[in-house]
Amino acid sequence: MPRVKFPDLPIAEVLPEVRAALAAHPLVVLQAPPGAGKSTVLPLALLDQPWLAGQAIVMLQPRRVAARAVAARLAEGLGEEVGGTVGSRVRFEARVSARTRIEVVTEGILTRRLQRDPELSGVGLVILDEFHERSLNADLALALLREVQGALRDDLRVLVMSATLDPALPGRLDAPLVQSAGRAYPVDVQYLPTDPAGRVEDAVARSVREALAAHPEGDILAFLPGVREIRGAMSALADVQAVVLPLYGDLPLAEQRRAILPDPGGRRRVVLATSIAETSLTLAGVRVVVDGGLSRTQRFDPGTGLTRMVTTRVTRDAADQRAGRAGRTAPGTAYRLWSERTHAALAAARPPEILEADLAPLTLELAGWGAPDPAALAWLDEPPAPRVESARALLRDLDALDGENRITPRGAALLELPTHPRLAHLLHDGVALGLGALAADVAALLEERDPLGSGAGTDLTDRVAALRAWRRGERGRGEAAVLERIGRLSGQWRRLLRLPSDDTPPDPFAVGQLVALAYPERVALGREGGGGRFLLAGGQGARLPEGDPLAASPALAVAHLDAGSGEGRIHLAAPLDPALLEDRATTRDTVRWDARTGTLVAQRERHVGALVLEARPLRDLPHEARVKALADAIREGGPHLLTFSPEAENLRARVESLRHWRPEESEWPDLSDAALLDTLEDWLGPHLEGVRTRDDLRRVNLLPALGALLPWPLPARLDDLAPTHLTVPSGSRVRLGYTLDGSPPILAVKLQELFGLSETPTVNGGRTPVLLHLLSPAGRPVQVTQDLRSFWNSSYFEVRKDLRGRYPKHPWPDDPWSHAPTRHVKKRL
DNA sequence: CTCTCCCT
Repeated sequence: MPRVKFPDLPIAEVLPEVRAALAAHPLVVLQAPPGAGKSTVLPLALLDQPWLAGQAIVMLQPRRVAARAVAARLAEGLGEEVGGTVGSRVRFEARVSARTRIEVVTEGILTRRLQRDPELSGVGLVILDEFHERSLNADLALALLREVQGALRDDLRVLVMSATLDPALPGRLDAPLVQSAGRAYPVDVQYLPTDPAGRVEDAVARSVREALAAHPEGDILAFLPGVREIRGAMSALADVQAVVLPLYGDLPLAEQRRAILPDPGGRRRVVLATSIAETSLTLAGVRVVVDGGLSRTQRFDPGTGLTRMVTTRVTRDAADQRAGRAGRTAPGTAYRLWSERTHAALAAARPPEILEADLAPLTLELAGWGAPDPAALAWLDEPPAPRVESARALLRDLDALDGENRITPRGAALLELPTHPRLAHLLHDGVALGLGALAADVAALLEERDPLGSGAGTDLTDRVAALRAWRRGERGRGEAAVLERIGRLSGQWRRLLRLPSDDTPPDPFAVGQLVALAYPERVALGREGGGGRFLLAGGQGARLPEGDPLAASPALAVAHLDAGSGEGRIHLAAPLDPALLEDRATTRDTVRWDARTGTLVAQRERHVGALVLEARPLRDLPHEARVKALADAIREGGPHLLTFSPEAENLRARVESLRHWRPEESEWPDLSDAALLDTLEDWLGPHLEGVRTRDDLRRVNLLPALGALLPWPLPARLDDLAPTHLTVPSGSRVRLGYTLDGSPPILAVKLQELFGLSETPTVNGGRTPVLLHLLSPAGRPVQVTQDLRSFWNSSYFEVRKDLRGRYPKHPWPDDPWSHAPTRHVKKRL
């Protein structure tokens, strides 16, 4: 092996420490800022280590461009070409040989390799680079590697490399930490708060103008959330003395290159970029960064399986990345268009991808690994259970998992295809249907950027036609660089699956059929009234752009849509043969409550998910089905669908009061709102015979239904402990007011009726004094008390002073505790 | 009134 020469890089200083740590520990964390040389030099310096025992090093990179570039730099350090001692491997592209000792791979490659060879034979060290990004695949790789270390390979080493320090990481991994200095020029960070109500593109354009004036040389890089804002800022900067260039992912390759390289004429440049310029692309010659402070990200809703775009504040680590871009070649300046106070309130970092992403690929990988339950592995952050559950539902739909969420033979076949399980399913079944060549084209198109762009309608068939025209060598529609990438990918699928090529115009229904394989829950039927509005089998509504020709199609297979707010927006779809929906349909009897008309609807339906193709009314519906539908309606629409009479409400309150007062007596049934809603079927069900409409439901007498929950001898005991009425000294039977929360029952009575009574009456077997609401002769409350004796002794006399004049016909004796009680005025006495 | 970025 050639001798390695180490340039004067910061990483050289910590090299002995890294070597020692790896000799002693199977897992080591290395923190080194950009420019330290950790990716491009360090692996070479570990090749001769005794613990490696001549085995290979595998280094993970999160992006393909990075994997290729890092491999090139490492090979250069040895004076070799890639494919010798240093190789690289990304999907469909291996540059390795028998001599290769360092393999730089993208993250998914390692997962594939582990699935085929869990012992990772011939590999002594795995390096996870850019681990601070916490990509889903890096988290998965780490979890799998730790399991391999524990169960199969105690000699395997793992080196986790991170540009930023998560101080908790070494502890959580039980791994030693080595820290290195970085190499970067100082960046002067300045905060320039702007009006948060204003448009970010205007604020950025203003700052760019000021920066051009304040800094006589160097290029300016500005960060904006998306294409729309970039266009806005470009038109606001049309007159500046500099070349203004956009930079975003969907930009044609040639234009991306123009934004990355220095101006050939040596003019100053202003590059307006999305977050793509944070890490993925590096620009030469930037001295000033203007950060608008926003970024646009996708939010996945596991409930619907749909995503939508949201614009949010940058995180602090992203803002640091952006600022750092000003100090690559010389000292620089970064302007942040927010205040230092706002900065302190920003989130430190984006949540790890595993907490937010679609987990279908990960869930299938784990099932293939023999871990149907992800919780069995040691994660830094465990994949959230609800997302795992929705991923499982999709994978079962694709027949990739069985009822116990174990991988099926078919799931194992899908895992062999290096793509998302949805597209693997499309390819797998497309081949079986004899549509292999088309499946390869459709799968490639669905995975890559749209070659036509959003102005070109949403029909995927047009994209297939454009791709095939391009392959025939015609100059047709579509961006050549994107078509070339798609064409290459489609060719790779054809080679892998040994499929013929097909350049004839595509059959639109065949395209739709293939899309429906990948997105079974997104087959859609046009809604009544048309207008491009569709209902998806998954139950959501979605709409085509205004005037889209696909609106004429009665059924669609939708590939890409975003959840929008309320109604989704369809970006890419194909017409679907209604006969295919018919084939897929199953029959079900449904009984449901129509909240609009307030009636039970019972019908036999032919349906695909939420799409009802045909419905016939159903005559004799089974009692249980009716009860269930009514119970659901009450739970959904609220208890006001029922009528609790005062007697029924009082019964509930008495029982609930006893449950509060006598928690040790478990025989009292739970009559709280929540419990009654939970058990509607049991207690209300038997009383729903013949109930069909809202009025029927309102007329149901709930008192006997609730009474049935009190078996003998509880009714008698209830009357004893929580009587409905008490007889007061005057002889009146006065109703007691109980409450569900068990406060003392209220006894509202004119105070003259209590003359002669010295103690407060009680319920609950003498344990609970009632709450007396003492009333004036006119029935107005004059005192609330639970202590009648002290009322007679003191407050009574003040009350008497106030009221005697107003009610002269009523008795106001000096000795209320011994006076005769009365309901009447004095004369009647 | 338009969709950030990335991977097998």
